[in-house]
Amino acid sequence: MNQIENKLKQAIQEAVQKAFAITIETEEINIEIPKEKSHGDYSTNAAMRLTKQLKKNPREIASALCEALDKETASVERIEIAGPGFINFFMKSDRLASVIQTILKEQENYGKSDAGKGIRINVEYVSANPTGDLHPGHARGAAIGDSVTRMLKMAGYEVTREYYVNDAGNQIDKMGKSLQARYLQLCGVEAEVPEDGYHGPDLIEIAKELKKAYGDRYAHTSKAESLAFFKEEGLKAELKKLKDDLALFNVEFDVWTSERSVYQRGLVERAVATLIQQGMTYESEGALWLKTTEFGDDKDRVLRKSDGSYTYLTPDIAYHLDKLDRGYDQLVDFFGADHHGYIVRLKAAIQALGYPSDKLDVDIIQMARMIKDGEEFKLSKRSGKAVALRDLIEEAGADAVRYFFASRAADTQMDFDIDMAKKQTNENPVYYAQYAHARMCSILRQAEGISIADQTNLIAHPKELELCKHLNEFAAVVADAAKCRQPHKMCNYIRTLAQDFHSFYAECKVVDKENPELSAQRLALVTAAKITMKNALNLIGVSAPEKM
RNA sequence: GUCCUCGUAGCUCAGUUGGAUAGAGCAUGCGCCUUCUAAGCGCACGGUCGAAGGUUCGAAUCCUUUCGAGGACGCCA
Repeated sequence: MNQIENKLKQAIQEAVQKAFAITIETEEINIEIPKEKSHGDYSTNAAMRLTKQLKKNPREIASALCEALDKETASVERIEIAGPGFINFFMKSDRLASVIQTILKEQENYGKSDAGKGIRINVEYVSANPTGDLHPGHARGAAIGDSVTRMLKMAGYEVTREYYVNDAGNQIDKMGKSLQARYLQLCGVEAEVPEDGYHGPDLIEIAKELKKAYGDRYAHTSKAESLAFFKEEGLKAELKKLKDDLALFNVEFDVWTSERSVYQRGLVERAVATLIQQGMTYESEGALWLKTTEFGDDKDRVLRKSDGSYTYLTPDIAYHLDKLDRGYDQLVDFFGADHHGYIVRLKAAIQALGYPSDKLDVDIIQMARMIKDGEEFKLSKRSGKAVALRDLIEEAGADAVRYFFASRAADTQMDFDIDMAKKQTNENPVYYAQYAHARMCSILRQAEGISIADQTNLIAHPKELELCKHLNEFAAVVADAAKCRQPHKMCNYIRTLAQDFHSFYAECKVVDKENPELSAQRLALVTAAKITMKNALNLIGVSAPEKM
């Protein structure tokens, strides 16, 4: 992955063996890049971690390790012991710069690793009901979920991106009735959207389209008769809108699974039969219950209501069983915070089916508060007042919105300042990174005709080496961010990469006729940085403009 | 009432899973464009990590208590 750090770890491992005749795993060795530059290019706390095992003080251990360490194969120029027992490594500069040629060779593949090799993973995200516009909470889930799948792929996982369409429950009835009311209103017929229906403006638009296509044909049939029509048309229109909006947001899925199809394929009956067979259910008060309390839930849950229909949970269990049957090693769901109480239930069901609970990981996407004019902008289903994803994209741009959501950890409650997101200024950090990329491209345009060096022996300026070190980290950051499912780590990487580049730019002149050799080598560095920046931005679904 | 997720600089957030003097961005102040994009660079200011105990060489991080914010607790989805 990161050759330099791997070599260091190996060297430390060997040194431990040589000095103390004990074996430690390379995974146990922690290498980090110190914040303080005087603490070296890399450092390790390995000596401190060995104190308990060896019963010696950390500095003593550290000096023994330094003695035993093979500096040559690890490309270490100099070693220092500092603080309570840190070992600080100062690397040979040509070793740091060697990453440039690697990047130039790998191009858009730079950053790939085999961290997730052979692991089949299914990631479900957004899965918003097809009954209305996507709101900022969905946008956050979409940005994070999509970025995570991109990173997982880069880290070598075999990934399926999946959307579960809830097209079978009561909410579709409500949506159909609401749409019907909007349609009738347009036809001049007295009608009202049900109190518990959907009051958003999107249904008015859909009703207008239907009026255009069908005239007032459905105003004269009985309500009950035409309801099916409105349900189907509404569903079709909402689903199309959903897909269009997500496409605008640069978010795609491999598989769309509808709740109806789960019923139609007999998966619900099969899942229920399996649960009954496993002895995980009982009948009471005319309903069928699942013993979720056996797996930590605070009460048992109804699978089949006394009227014979199923609760929301049951097809969802069947759906998850179907995913497991498809042979994934790992299932991941991203849920909105308002569904977090549901996790225990679902995981209990997984166990009731005979699978280990950790087959399914559920990550919570916290709600985002919308701030407008310095005040919270309340969303209301009743009034249909909401900020739609589409509006956000229109006002701020998909790049800015995606970056904003991806740059904060999913589990924190956050504020989304609409006015700030609209501003195309440096208050929005996505421009900082994109500007760095545009600058790199500009330099390369300036240098047209000058060939890019395949040597890096002149790369020795501190700013150059900082940049190289950062480029070196990329694949490891991708793998880590993918594993933790935390795209904000990628955003941090992007920001610091931009920072290192801007800082380099300010001090190092790249295109310089007086100094053609250095120029050619710096061009190689800039090209490598450009490739890495583009790859990194792509992982969070943000474009890398060549001009700004 | 029970449970979940949080609480870090004026604001928005990081903090590599227990490590060096807790970091960024924005905002504020001061420098820097005859030089490859100033959407930039450099410097400064800014903190009782909500509070109190505990665990140990060492705590923003782990444990207990407590205060505050948001959410979940349906034969709704």
